[in-house]
Amino acid sequence: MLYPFQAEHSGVELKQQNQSVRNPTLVDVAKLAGVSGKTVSRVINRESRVSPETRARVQKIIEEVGYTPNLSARRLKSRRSFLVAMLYHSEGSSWITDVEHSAVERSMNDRYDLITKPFSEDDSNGQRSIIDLAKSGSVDGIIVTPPCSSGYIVDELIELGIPIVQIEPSLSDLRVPSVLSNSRQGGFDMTEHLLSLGHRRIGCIVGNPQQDSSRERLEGYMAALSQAGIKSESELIKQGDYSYQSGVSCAQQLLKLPSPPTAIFACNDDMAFGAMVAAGQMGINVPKQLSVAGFDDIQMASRTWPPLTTVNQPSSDMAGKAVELLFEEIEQKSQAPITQRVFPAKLVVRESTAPPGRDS
Amino acid sequence: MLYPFQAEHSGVELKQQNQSVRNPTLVDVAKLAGVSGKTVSRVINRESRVSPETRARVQKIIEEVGYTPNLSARRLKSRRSFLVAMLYHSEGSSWITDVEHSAVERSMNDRYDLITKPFSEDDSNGQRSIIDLAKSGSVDGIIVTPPCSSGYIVDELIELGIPIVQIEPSLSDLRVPSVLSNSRQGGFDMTEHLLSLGHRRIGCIVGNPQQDSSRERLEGYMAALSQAGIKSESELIKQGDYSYQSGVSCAQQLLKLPSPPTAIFACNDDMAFGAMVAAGQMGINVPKQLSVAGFDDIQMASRTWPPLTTVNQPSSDMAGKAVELLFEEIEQKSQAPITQRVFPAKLVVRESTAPPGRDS
DNA sequence: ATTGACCATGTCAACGTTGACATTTAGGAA
DNA sequence: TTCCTAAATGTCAACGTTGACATGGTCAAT
Repeated sequence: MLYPFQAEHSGVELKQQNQSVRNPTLVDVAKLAGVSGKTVSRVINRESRVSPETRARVQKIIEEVGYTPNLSARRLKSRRSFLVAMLYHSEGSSWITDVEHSAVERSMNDRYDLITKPFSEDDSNGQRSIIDLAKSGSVDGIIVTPPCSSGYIVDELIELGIPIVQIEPSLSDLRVPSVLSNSRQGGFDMTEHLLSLGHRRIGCIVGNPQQDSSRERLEGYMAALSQAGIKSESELIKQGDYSYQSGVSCAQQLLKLPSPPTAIFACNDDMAFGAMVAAGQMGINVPKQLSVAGFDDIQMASRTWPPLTTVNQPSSDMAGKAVELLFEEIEQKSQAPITQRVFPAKLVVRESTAPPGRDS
Repeated sequence: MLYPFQAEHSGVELKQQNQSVRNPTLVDVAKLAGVSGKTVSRVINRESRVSPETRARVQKIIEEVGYTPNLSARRLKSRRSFLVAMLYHSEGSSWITDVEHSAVERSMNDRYDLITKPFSEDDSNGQRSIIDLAKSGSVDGIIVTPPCSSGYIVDELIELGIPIVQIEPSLSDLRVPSVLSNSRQGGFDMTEHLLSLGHRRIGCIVGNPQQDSSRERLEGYMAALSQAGIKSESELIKQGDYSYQSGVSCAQQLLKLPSPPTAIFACNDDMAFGAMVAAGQMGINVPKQLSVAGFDDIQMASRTWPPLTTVNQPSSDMAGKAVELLFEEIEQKSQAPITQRVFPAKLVVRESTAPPGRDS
């Protein structure tokens, strides 16, 4: 059967088949079904006001000809792109990658696609392209991951009125909905765990100071120490930036101290891995001579030896919630109250921590 | 200054500012510049036939009003989405994640965005959505990563005439352009490295049998053994599937042999990490009692202790080339010859391999 | 019989851009 | 001068869909 929208070919043209046969459009379907285009539109959008018979007939034609709505046209007309963007920092933590994968899957369920946009403080070109993305209507909403939250980019995006959700922003940042985990609690629990193993000199490698999560984790550490009646020593606290490299160098500094710590709590897993490598390079055995703990529970945390004791941030749940919040904003552009959803951070004890060894 | 396209507000309306002020359109810019819309279009598309003065004047207005072209409209009219998709398998190797990040950055340079699409053999729903993606004109091209290459999805996409590039497909697969690395050489070099350390019983954990790369790596292993005059033993070759878990269980099997291997060559890094964990759980020290080697050189390979000896596949170069090939296909839909670009696989010796210990 | 409510469906224009083609203008060759 | 060419710019419709609004028909209540 030859449908009206199919061009006839001579044999010669066959090799160009893909170009000469247009994909069927809504109008083609309408003609075949003997209804108006609008009715087909109603069917594919599952609107209510269509009689069951008409709906069935149209559906049948749609399947027969393999019709797929042209998204560009839909986007243009309805001013919706069915696309959301996720801002990430190329230096950001590996945990974000886990979040990203979950977010992609979650978005797909709602017929959205997700594009990832690298972000960097000093790439004004890239920042410009993010703003353009929002302005040109290419995306319906944006998920901002740390450390992009800081800085003026979020302000500009808010200004534009595009729906935004932040992951792990400042606790006090109530400009847009956000999801975060209880960093303070996590830091506290981890430190308590190390104390309970018998450690008394516990090093702490702090993350990027611009991120609240980092401060919170440190505060949890301090609180646990003081609760145990131990004075925190500033030489045991090193300033990293959440990167693997900073983990290596901070750990080296700690381990070279005259009286080195018997345990190191790194404020994220990337830095914890850095600490493990630093220890390894110095011939220090983890966990026999040094306990190392992280924060995030990235996938690799359980896939090395020794597996890493860390604090789990439920990346999948958090990503899911973030996407959900974003969709809420997109649907009803109304002034729903700004929600901030806090997830529990759960201590996960693996084999990278142990009671302090004798020889340290 | 109040431009014609800006609605005037009373104070009351101010809170709705974002909705009532339309973004300026090409026509708005044209009016302000005193030229036709088409000329503005020419300017933003950097077409040649515009006088420098006109160009400058239009550019100025564009910046003044902060005009951004509406991509949906452009897409609709020009039948280009400026979007490419990358198919990945949720069970796929971590290396793909590295590739993905590079591909995103590379695409951005060409004003394209990249969306990632999870793919699974048994999710016919997801497969359908990929086909729809291609048919609805939502993406201009698709990058297929292993193990999605196998199976009928690629055939269907080819049928649709959408530009495709495959990463690490079958060597013999010349349906579409592809990039791959020299797996056979890599497997050979790695095995030779292990032999040169003095190992004679070398276990091999093979990857997903459906992927040629896996077979090639195994062949390299066999070739190196036979060149060294060593007979390969089937009990030393275990069938994994490129997943971490399979690495753990295959390694366990190898290490429980009456006469276990002194070195294990896993056909990718994920499985190598599995082998390291399996060894760790059995109290076997890597590399003193057991050497472990991988393939891929994922980011984490150099970030654990001991860092993993592996074979580097240049993810960034390969991703870049894949994107480049895809763009070539998109630009000139013509019948350029199908290219298959092979990258060298380079041995990277780290600390997870060492001469065989005495007690094994 | 009249009214109105409600349902199923249709009409038409518009979303913002670009492709095909047309027009204007300047400059040089005949 | 006249004609021709090429550069610079303009006109207009179309891309495929959906929103606003219109129409005709059925049915129950008046």
